[in-house]
Amino acid sequence: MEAFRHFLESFHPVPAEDWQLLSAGLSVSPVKEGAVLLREGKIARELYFICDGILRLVKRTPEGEDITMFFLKENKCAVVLDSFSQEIPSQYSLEAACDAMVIALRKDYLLRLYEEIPYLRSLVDSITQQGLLEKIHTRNAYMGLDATRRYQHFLEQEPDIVARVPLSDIASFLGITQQSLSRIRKNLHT
Amino acid sequence: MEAFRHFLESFHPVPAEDWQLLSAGLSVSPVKEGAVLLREGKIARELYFICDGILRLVKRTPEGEDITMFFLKENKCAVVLDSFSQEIPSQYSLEAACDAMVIALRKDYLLRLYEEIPYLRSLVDSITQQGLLEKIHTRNAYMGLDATRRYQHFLEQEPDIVARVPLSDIASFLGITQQSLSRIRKNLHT
DNA sequence: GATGTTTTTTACCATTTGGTAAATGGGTAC
DNA sequence: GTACCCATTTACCAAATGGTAAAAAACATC
Repeated sequence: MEAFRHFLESFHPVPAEDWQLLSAGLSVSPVKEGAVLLREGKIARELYFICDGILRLVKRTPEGEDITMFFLKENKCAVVLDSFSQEIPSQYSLEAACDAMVIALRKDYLLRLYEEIPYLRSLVDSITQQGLLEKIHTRNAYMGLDATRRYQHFLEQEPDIVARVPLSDIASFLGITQQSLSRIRKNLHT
Repeated sequence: MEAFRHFLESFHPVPAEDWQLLSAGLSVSPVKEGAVLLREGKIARELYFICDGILRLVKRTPEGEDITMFFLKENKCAVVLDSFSQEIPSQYSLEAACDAMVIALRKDYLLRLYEEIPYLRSLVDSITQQGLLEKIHTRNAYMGLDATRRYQHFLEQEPDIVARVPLSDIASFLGITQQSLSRIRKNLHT
């Protein structure tokens, strides 16, 4: 819970009384690897803060294959923004890529808080905008690279993710099969 | 100019007096294909509204190759958000993918307008947030597809762009060489 | 209309990647 | 420990893609 407060305060100071109000609406829960926080097609009614672990944003292809769109790590917020704000069905699932601990904040509670805490709306907007910018930069960084360089870049940027989540998740994030990723790893070790 | 006003009003009504204030700071200019509105490494000091034509957000690789990150069409705003808001060097260039007509709004003028028009800040935030969401959706839609399907999807989504910008720009957007794109087109016509 | 420039297509072959399937390895439950 | 399950690696071959270069087409200029 303290980590979440620090995260919020990196955007805007949160006095004790506001924090009391806010924290009363939070629920902390452990999630097992593979557990689904939001299922594709459902409407996102909660915003998450990741205390520990890694989540992944997943899209299922028509062929029934799961593609990892993004990884989300501890000390970041995770929310399927368009579903959450416009209340439309989510095009993605939000799953735990490894065992994790998350804080959930329900949208209805957040809306009530907006009435009481005037700066909260723009604080949340800043969080989501930063999240979107990070996603775009992440994706852009891989454009124009071949599979080997994409993996090398991922290794540099997210060495801990490589160690903590299944390789198949990483392969789908990099846009290759897990066999190709395995082969790339073998060649790099040479 | 009217198109820009309509665009703004799709987010929030803009009374005549506010529009007068705002439009006094706008400059409309034609841009030739290939012209650079913002060069990689510079700080974005203007926000653009595209009246006509197509811009592209470009990143130069270490090998000196230009990669198209996104296309931006008429009736959309174009701004390199992190450079514009944080005043840091842009990682991308903004160029005209074909002859175009754009409206420029300088940041210093916008900041002054924020003082006079209270809802303008959140209006601009909404515009940029929508822009980011569109970029992410665009990119996500191509994940997990092979080159042929990526091109087919692009054809469906943006038939006019295919007709109006050089194929090499589209190939770099799709993550393939222009030779591969040409071959894919040939196979599809069969 | 002829010339030169740029864009697009085509062809060739080397390399990379995908698909299928089997072997290996690591972990868990009993 | 043994059996089982799942993740990862490996192997094989087919298919897709990249690199280089040249030809064809489109476009602009004079």
